[in-house]
Amino acid sequence: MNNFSKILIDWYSEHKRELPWRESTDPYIIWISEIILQQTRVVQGYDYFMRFINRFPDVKTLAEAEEDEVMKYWQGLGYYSRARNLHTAARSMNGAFPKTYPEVLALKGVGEYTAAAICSFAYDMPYAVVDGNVYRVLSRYLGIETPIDSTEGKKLFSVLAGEMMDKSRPAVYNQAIMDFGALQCTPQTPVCLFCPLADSCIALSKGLVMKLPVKQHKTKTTNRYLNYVYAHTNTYTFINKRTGDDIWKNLFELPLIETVESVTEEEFLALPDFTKLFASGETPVVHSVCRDVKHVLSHRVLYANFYEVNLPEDTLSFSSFQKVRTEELGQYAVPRLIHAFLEKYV
DNA sequence: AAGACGGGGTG
DNA sequence: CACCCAGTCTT
Repeated sequence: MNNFSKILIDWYSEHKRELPWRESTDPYIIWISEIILQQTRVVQGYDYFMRFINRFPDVKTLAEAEEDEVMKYWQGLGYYSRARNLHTAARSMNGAFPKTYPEVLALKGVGEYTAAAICSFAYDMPYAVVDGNVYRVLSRYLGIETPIDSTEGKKLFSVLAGEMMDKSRPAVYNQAIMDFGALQCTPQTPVCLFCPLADSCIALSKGLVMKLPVKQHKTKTTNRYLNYVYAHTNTYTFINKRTGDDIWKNLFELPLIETVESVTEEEFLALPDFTKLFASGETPVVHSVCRDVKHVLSHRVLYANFYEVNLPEDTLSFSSFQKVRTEELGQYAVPRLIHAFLEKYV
């Protein structure tokens, strides 16, 4: 075993985090935890994992569930394609989790990182994980300035990760390097003063720690303007399921009119897309509930306005939307933005 | 090769 | 505000 992996594993034995999915070698448990943890911090995903496993303890249970319920268990976590893919993958398994790397990799929503994680943690196969932590630890330790989001960089780090791995203990090694990245070799203020790898870290000796890893990516954000209509009777509320390739696919929301620019209340009330929601003869009685609610996504900034429309019990308006009992709204998976509105005003 | 996809934490 | 998080899929 090389010195790098020995130091890492020694460090891990003293500093490892106790996490429920580490108590198991059930590939299903590992799989769920890994999907939840994609682009998601442990503290953020922890409760979701516990709830999810409690409701869907095995492949069969998940495969037999309705997608809408799976989405509900994912509500608020973000990157909802993970939940859809999870469900699709469960149904593709025929009751048994696949046992080879190529089969695991072929699962919907499972890429190279997750396949390596599952196969090493569950089966102790020698596949090196390459996640954000590994990019950071290796780029610093080896002093590599190749951008990690370039094709060349991805290939290079994949090779290096395999070379640095202790192939006699892939499961422990993979956990060790990721915990090391998460707790010691952190993005902002790494603990270089007390680092067990300080003697041989290239970035530290060259003063490159804060410059690594290099990313060439620059994401530009754009604005979107959402006008929601909380249309309801005394007992029912109108909702809509988002379909199509856009944010929040397969989640529910209130009737929405999106505009290219921000619109005032007067402008909104005159919008044909709004007025046409009302059956002829029914006069819109609308009041603005809240405006310019800012909701930030990673590459979008959403500005939302909410309008309330009170309708008679036998209304013919909003006929293109789903009419659900207001007290049953809670069983529908909704985006954070909608959930916050519902909590506050409904 | 570049974007899209959520939401939250950190400095 | 900028960057990052146990990444993957689509164009």
